[in-house]
Amino acid sequence: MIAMKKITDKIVKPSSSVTIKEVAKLAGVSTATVSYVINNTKNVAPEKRQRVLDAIEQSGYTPNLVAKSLRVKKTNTIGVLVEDIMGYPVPAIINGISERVEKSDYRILLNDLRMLESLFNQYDQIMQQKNKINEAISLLLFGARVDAIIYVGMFDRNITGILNEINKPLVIAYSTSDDKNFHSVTYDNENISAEAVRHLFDLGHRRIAVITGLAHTSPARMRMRGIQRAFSEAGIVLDSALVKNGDWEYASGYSCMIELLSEDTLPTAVFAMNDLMAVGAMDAIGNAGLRVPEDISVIGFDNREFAVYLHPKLTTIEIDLKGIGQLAAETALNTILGVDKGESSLIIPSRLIQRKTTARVVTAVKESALP
Amino acid sequence: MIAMKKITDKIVKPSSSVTIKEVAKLAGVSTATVSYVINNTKNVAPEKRQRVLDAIEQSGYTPNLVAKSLRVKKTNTIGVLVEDIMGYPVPAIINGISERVEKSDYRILLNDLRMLESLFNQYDQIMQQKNKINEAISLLLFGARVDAIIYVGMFDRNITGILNEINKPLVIAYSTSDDKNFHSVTYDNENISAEAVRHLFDLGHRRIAVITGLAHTSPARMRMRGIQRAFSEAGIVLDSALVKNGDWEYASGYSCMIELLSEDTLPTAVFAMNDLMAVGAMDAIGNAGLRVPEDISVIGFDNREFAVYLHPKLTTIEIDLKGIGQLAAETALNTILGVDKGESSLIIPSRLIQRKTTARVVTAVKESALP
DNA sequence: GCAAGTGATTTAATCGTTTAGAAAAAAATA
DNA sequence: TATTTTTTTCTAAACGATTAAATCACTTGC
Repeated sequence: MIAMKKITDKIVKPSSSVTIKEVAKLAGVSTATVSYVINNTKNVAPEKRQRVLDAIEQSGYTPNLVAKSLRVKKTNTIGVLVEDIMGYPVPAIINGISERVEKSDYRILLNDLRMLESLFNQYDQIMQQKNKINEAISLLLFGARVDAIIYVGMFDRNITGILNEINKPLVIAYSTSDDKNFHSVTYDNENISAEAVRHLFDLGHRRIAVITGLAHTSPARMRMRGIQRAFSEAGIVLDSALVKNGDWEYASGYSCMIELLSEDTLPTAVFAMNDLMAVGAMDAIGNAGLRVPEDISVIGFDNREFAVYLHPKLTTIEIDLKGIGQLAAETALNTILGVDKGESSLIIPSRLIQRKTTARVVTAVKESALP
Repeated sequence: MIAMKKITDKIVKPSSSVTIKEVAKLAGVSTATVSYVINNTKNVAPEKRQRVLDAIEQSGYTPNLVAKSLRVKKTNTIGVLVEDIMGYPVPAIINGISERVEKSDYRILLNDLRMLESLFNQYDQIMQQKNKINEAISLLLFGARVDAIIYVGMFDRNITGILNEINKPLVIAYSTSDDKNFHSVTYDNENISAEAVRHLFDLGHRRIAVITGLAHTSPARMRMRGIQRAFSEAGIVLDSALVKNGDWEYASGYSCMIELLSEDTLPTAVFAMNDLMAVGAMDAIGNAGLRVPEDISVIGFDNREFAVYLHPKLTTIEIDLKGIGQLAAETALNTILGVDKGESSLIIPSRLIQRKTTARVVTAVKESALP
C-alpha cells in the first residue's frame, strides 16, 4: 500500500489558515520581522531573512490581503463600474484596463451596476431610509473600500450626483459628462465624425444622409455636431430631410434607409452613427435593388468585428477602446499615487478605416458647380 | 456672500472614515448594539434601533466590508478567473455570472490571468523560491481570500494542477477537463455536433466536409467525436479526405475551403467548427463562383452576433452562454453554503439555429441508393 | 418580597496584518 | 574598557468590524 501513497504529498497545499504568527514562531523571530522581509520594508540580517523565507516556504504561508488592507487602509483594488458587461464597448475597455493594471500591484473589482440589488438585501435596514441608488453605489464603493473607481459606460443614467460626491479618484472612461468635475478619457467623437464626412466630400458626395443614434444621447449629439461642422466648414448645406433618427439598432438602420429611399432625390452616401445601423442600411439598399457603393456609399462607426465580414467590407471608424482602458487605468493609478492631481480630460484619437463601402460618386451633380 | 453658500451642504458625504464606534457614541449605545441593528442579528429595543438608524443616517456611515471580512473570515466575493476578458465566450458568461450573483450578497473579483505579473512585483521575495504560475494563482486566490472561484476558459493552460490544490469551492465554466475533480458546467458539445450533422443528413447531404478547430484542443476533439458518432449511427462513412484542420480563425476557414474545392468531387456541405471559419469558408465558396447554399451548404458554431448579418444568414449552433454563467454562479453559491457538496458536471443544452446557409441537396447522389 | 428566569445591552476578545516606539545588539568612538 | 551611535529586533497598539460571555434590567412565580 505504501506504493500508492499519493504523489501529491510533496506539494505544499496553501492551507489558507497559516498566519504570519506561525511563520514567526517557525522561524524563531517576531511577526514584525516576518512582515519586514515580506514587504522588504526594513533591513533584516541575512541569516534571519533566510530562516523566514524557509519558514514561509515550508508552511505554505500566503499573506492575507484582507487583513493587510484593513491595517493600511488601502485595498489595492480599483473598482470598475459598468452598466452592462456584455454591451459593445465594455469588454474591450476592460481589457485595456486590465492590461494596464496587471503591471501594477492592483486588482480589479468588477461591478455590474445591476449588482446593486444585492446590497439592498444585505443592508435593508439602512437602505430603507436612503435615497436608494446613490447610497447603494456609495455603499458598494465605500464598503469595499476600493482605492479608485473607473466608470465605463454611457453616462445616461442619473448617477452624476453620487459620482460627484465620491471623494476618491474617479475616472470616466469612454463617455464624458457635461460637467467636467472628474478625470475622463474619451475619444474624439466630434472630430472623427467631421473627418468621416470630409472623406465623403472628397469622393464627391454632396447629398449625404445621416442615420443618427438615439437623438438625446451624448454620443449622438457630439457626432452630429462634428457632421454639421464639416458641412459648414465646407460651405455645403446639410439637407435636414436627409437626417433620420435611429436608435443604434440594426432595425432602425434598415427602416431609416427605407425612408430615405422613398425621397424624390436619393442621397449618394449615408453616414450611419454605428455599424449596426450601417448594416441595416446596407441591407435596405440591397433589397431595393441598389448597390453599395456604386449607387450609394455607406460609412459606419465602431469598426465592430463583423465589419470586415460584410460584402462589401464596411468603411467605418475605429475607436481605440483598449487604449481608452489603458489610459483610464493609468490615470486612476496616477491619481492614487498623487502624481496626477485635479481633473483632466484626455482624448484618444480615432481613425477612419477606408474599406469598400465608400466610393467616388459617379452620376451625381457636377463638382464644379458647387462651392 | 451668504447667498453663495454651496447648495450641496445638505448632502451627506460619506466621508468613509466614520466607523461603527462613532455611530455608537452618537446613538448612545455600544458598538455591539449598532452591529446588531445593521445585521439584524439580535433583538434590540425599538427606540434604540431608531436612534441607531438615525445616527447612521446623520453620520453617513458605511460599513467597512474589509473589516467585516477579516472578522468573519468570509469575503462574500467570488473570484472569476478568465484567460482573456475580450475573448469570445467570456463576456457573455461573465454576464450570466453577474446576473446570478447580483441576487445574492456577493461580489465579483475579476482576474484576468495576465494579471499575475502584478503579484510577482509585490511579493518577489517569496516568489523567487516558488513554482511561479501555480503559486501566483494561489497567492491571488488565497491572498484575496475569495469564497469561491469560477474559472472561465479553455482550460488549455497547464493550471489543472493548482486548481486541484485549491481547497475552496471551484467551478469550471464553459470547458471541462478530463479529470473531473471539480464542479463544471458546460454545454453538450458532442451531442449538438451530432445533431448538426444529422440536420445535414436530413437534407440529403452525404459528402460532408469538416473544418476543425485546433485539433488538439478539447472542444475540437469533442465536436469531432459527435460528428463521428452521427456518421456511424447513420451508417455513413466519413471521408477523411474531407476533414481539414483549421485553427478557429477566419483565414484558416478560407484556406481549408480552398483545399476542399480543389478535390475531385466537391462536398455538398461543410461543417465549420466555429462561425469565424464558417465565414471564411463561405467567402472561399463565393470567390470560387459557387453559391451558398445552392451548391454547398454551410453550418457554423457559436451563433456569433454577425451570423445574422451575413448573406445568406448563417445556420449555426447557439450555446447558452449566459445560462452557463448563471448556473456556474448558482453552483458556486450553493457550494459555499454547503448545500451542494461534492463534484458535479452540469450540461446546458445548446440548440441548432436553422437559417439560410443550409438547404436540401439537389444534384447529389440518390438518397434511395444509400443505407 | 425575593429568587429565578428572561431578554436586552455591554464588555472585551478576536480576525491577521503593519508599524511606531522600546529594547537589544552590534559597531564605532573615545 | 566604557560610552555613544547605529542597526536590528521585538513589543504591543492599532485597523473596524463581530460575537461569546458577562452584566444589567425587567418580569414572573411562589
